Amino acid sequence: MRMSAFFLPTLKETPTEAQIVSHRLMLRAGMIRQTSAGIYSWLPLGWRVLRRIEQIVREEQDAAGAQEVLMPTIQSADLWRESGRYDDYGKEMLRITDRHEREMLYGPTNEEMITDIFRTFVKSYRQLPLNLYHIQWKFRDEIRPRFGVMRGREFLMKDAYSFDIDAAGAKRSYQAMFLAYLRTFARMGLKAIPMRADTGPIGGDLSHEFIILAETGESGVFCDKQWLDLDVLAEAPNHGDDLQAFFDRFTSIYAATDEKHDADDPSTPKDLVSARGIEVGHIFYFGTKYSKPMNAAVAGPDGEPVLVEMGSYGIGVSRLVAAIIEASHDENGIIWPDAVAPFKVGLINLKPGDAETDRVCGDLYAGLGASGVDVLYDDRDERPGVKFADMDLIGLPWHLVVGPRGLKNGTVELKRRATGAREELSVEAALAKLIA
RNA sequence: CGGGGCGUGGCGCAGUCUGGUAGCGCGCCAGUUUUGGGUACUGGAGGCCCCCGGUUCGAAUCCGGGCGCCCCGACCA
Repeated sequence: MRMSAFFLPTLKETPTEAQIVSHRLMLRAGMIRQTSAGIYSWLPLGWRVLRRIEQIVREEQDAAGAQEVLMPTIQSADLWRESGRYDDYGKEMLRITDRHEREMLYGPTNEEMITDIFRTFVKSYRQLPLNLYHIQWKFRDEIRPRFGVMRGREFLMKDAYSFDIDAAGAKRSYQAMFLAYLRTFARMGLKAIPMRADTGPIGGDLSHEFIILAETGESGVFCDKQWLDLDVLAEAPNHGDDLQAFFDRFTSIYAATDEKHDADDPSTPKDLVSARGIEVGHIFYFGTKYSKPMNAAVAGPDGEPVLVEMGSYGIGVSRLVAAIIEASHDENGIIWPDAVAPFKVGLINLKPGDAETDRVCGDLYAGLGASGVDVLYDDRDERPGVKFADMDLIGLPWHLVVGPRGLKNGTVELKRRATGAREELSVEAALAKLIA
């Protein structure tokens, strides 16, 4: 993409409404545009990142055996009456009336709808286990939306729902999602720590919040120091393996949000890290909470109907965009982890109009593109300072700087955004390094 | 929802107390200049001053009523 043609409305100054760094940077980098409180349009740069994140989530859900569906945003109130949640959910649910005076709602979550789909089509235990997920916009009419897309009212969420014939199966489904979550966040360059969470009326140990440590996090958290150096991907087993040992290991290292933290509990380690955290995922097992009122049962081996055991598993996809920025930025702007970067390389032409510089940039742009490398080519007729500042702001992992001064010696400069490390390379070497 | 604050060109703000033809910086357009970290100069475009009503010869400014947004607290991916 040529920057001269790319719709990238960056801002030099920070809009007053933005308080936290991710919100400020998303506005300044031209990623989003607020349309009303807690509701945002995604501009090209932001949309690219959102899609990258979404795709990682999708791949890890698929790898864990979940199957993607897509349910609507608008739901009928009837389903929610059946589960009893229509009245329980309260004002957070946006209620709508259609032209026939039918009561509808903009879905804040999809347990009822997925359970309805399930009970319609699944009739035998032999069709289990089943895990269905979708990535869809949700609406929760938060009392006070804030922090940009971190706590929006409309947000993109991945929600998965597992169905099993018994509690043991449900536990295996839960463990598979637990693993998928650790892998998902690790792939995005995040350290997400699973923390014991409130299980509600079900009890047991089967609910975890996945928390990213960040100063601007909304919850206070406590965890064992060893979490800080843990390499989850290195220890992660494969799906299909027995996950019990892995699950036991990662749930035994202490981590709790302040609601669940108990400093007086003898099992609480002394060597604790106290920090702030952002919740990016939440998984829980809830048994027959929905299958019972909605009568989602299958025939068991003996032919008798059995209520299915369910769990649900959420990831805040749009929130992750902000969470990643909170975890990865500096005073100059965003630092995208490679896996979610909107472009891999920012190619800076320091002197458009200079024949040699234009030629080399053109070659690099074409060469990278031909190898499938996403490049944002700054071919604008702007001062070098403007280009450097914009490139740092939008945080692409690699900056390839081409100007007459370097070309005199046959070199271009390659800068790593995260470290600031620069090296002078020949054009061919730079190309080879970025394609590798 | 309780408490606080703010709505003035795209962004950041001044002007409001004390009514009198709407201003600054950035950005944008044109030109000159400059050319490796937001260059300088000149000229220009762009505003129902959130909305409705009232007071007044005259309202961004005063009065009444709405709406929107932000911040602090209780809830959440």
